Amino acid sequence: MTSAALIAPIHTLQDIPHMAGLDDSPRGRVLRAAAYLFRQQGFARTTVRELAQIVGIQSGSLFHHFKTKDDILAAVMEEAIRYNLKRMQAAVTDHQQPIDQLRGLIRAELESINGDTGAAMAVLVFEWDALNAERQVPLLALRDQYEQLWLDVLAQAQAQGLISQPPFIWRRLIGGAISWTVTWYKATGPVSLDQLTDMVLRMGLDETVIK
Amino acid sequence: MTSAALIAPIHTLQDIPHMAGLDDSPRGRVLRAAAYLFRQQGFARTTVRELAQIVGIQSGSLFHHFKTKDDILAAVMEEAIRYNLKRMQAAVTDHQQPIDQLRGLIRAELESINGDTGAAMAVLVFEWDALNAERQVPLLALRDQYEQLWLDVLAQAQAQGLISQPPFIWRRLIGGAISWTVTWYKATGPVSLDQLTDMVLRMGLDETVIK
DNA sequence: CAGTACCAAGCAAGCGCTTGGTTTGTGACT
DNA sequence: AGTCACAAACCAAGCGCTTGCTTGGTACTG
Repeated sequence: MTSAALIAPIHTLQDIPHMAGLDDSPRGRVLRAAAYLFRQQGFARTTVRELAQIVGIQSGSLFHHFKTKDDILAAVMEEAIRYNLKRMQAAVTDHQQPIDQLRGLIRAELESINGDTGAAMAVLVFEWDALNAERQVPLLALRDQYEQLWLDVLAQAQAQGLISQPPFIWRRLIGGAISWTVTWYKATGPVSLDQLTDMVLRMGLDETVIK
Repeated sequence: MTSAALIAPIHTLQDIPHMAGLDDSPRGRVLRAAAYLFRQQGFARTTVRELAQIVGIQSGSLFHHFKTKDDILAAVMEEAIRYNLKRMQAAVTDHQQPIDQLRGLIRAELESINGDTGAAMAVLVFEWDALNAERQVPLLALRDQYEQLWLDVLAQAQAQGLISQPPFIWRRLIGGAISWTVTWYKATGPVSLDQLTDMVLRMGLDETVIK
């Protein structure tokens, strides 16, 4: 029993779940720890010393990999959105019918928020305003792609009479319900991700006809 | 043209919208400015000097009214939740039928988030984790009261066959959709608060029979 | 004349980041 | 196989600045 262990429960990288899309390079290790810490305690309240300690290097060494602390935040966000954009695209191309594509999108977004990219996605949502306006620009372009995926599928769903509200409003309301699950849903609880997906889908559909 | 005006757009209290429930006492003025700043830039990135400047006093003088910066955050949150708890209770007692009570609750929560307590409500949501665990306890008791209001109405709605999902899940999903409006809804836009209320209500109801 | 509200000045601690130098890993050429 | 060159990765130390908060004293108000 070392004395350091007595003082506080010091986290190491091994205590932090792996995040999809990140390798074991120094950069990947920093981003994994950063996503965890930024989510856990916020960007501003996370110090570079703390981050470095978890990665297992000196705080100054962080700046060999990233120019600034802001760069680390931007990188976490970009990894999150790039990885999940691919996941959403796959959800659409995997099916033919709009209703199946819709279910796929809902399921994929629930996964991205409550699964192995959950921390990074939460950072994307909660720390967005902490990012410089200039640094937001390239990420906004990615986000537009992401949202257009939804709107295209929703336009078809509307044409088929599946939904009655305008796609834009529909997406905002349902997107809110999905994003909010980050505050309460536990995959280990009584409701499975599939069940939750159907609940959200039913909430969005005009008729209660779920294939 | 003073030199100070050239440097930056310095806000004063008059630029900040009034918040319901706060008077013009020194304490009320500090809380109004704090709600605005904490929402605009986050709790951690708001300095006591900045807050004091907007109120029009020295930074040290803040500590004549509040013991710590954390106390200011806790006070903002408590004001927000207390004021809106009353608003929600009124929404329930104003009607007899569960569906009308439900619409009243939705409308009231949309108002609290997008109206004159919007900044404080956003702080309550986004800065919750910035609050000490001990300080969260009394607020959690208030929040439980708040949520119980919903659950009681939802139990009746379920008994009448208005909703098909369990009240707990229903509340989380709809609550997410409502809370999320803080990120996109503008009362000055094409959709009125009444329209938005009906959209949310329809999303939550099994049948599309809106009285 | 007591209490509330405030100012002017500054302290101790913690912050992001820099600096100059050392170790470690990798591929090329003997 | 051995050695050398070089870049990537990292350390130890600390600089300059900002932070929340304290202190001792003053003006205003009923």
